[in-house]
Amino acid sequence: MSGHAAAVDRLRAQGYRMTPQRLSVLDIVAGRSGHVGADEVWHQVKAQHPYVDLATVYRTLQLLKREGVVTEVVIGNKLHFELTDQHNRHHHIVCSHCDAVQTLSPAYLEELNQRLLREFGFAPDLGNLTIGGSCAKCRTDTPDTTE
Amino acid sequence: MSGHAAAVDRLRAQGYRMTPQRLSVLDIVAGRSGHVGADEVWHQVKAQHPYVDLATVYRTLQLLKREGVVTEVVIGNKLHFELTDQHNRHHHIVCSHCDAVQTLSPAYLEELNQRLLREFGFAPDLGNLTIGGSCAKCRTDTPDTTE
DNA sequence: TTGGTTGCCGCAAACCTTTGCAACTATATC
DNA sequence: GATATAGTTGCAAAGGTTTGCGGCAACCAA
Repeated sequence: MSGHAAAVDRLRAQGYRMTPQRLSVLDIVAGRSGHVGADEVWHQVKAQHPYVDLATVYRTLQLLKREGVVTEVVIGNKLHFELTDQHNRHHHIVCSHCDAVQTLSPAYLEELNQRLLREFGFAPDLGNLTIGGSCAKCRTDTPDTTE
Repeated sequence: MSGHAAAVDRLRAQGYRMTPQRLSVLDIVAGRSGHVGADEVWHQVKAQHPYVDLATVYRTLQLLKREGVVTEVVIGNKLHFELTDQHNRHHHIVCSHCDAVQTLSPAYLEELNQRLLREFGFAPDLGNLTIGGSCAKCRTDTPDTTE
């Protein structure tokens, strides 16, 4: 099995019940290289367990996010999720015009992270931060100001 | 009248119709020192124009945001808005536990802004960026890891 | 294995926000 | 001031996400 077996053990050790629903949601997100929309997770879960409710999928995804197993990416008006890979951490920048997603090395936000912690005692959840804006392509297509 | 009269002129010059609904929404956001929830804007608009629909309020707020007149702040699962003050620009950091909001000098994100633009051609919409995380108080109250 | 807790799930409804559409109105033109 | 027209609005519905609740089941203890 893939690298999320450890996560299952850790969750169980924390007292969470690893139900078939939760395992299925985790399997599906983990089986992806990139991010998946919540609705698509649901569809895939239902292929295995037809009775599973969408609310359960959302609850599970939020749980996995809270525990750091999964990372949330806001794309347009939808939530997407991907397995948190400790060996390949990254942030996301998303174009609000074409919804294109690029990843960003943690180095870009490391200093900010330290400063917020040091100066405000604020621990930013940068892993789940999605930075919106206009990508290079959309900026040249629509000659706006530097939005 | 306050400092948003210039904004009205600018919007009109851009071809937008300044309807009573729009003027009312803008007045209310501008009349606040801080941020207002969309629903509260609606309630206050209705005090002046009882027939105004919530959808119109949202549409107007998005328009004002798009034009830079207003800044969006994501607090919990709700959208808040405040008048964009060019002379007192700031970002927002919001505690996801207690919803406390702090402002952040643009200096903190200036370098990131430049790097994204230079290295990716990506123009981040940092004005409307809300950084979530755990504030000092909530972090000491709940002895979690550095979330 | 059996039984008891407690946490989880499905269901349904609520919540916040966005969108399609036909009627309306702010603005420009005459 | 009257008229045309294109942008806006109210309404209603949908979309995506969250939540309350009662029943159910995963896990622990015996």
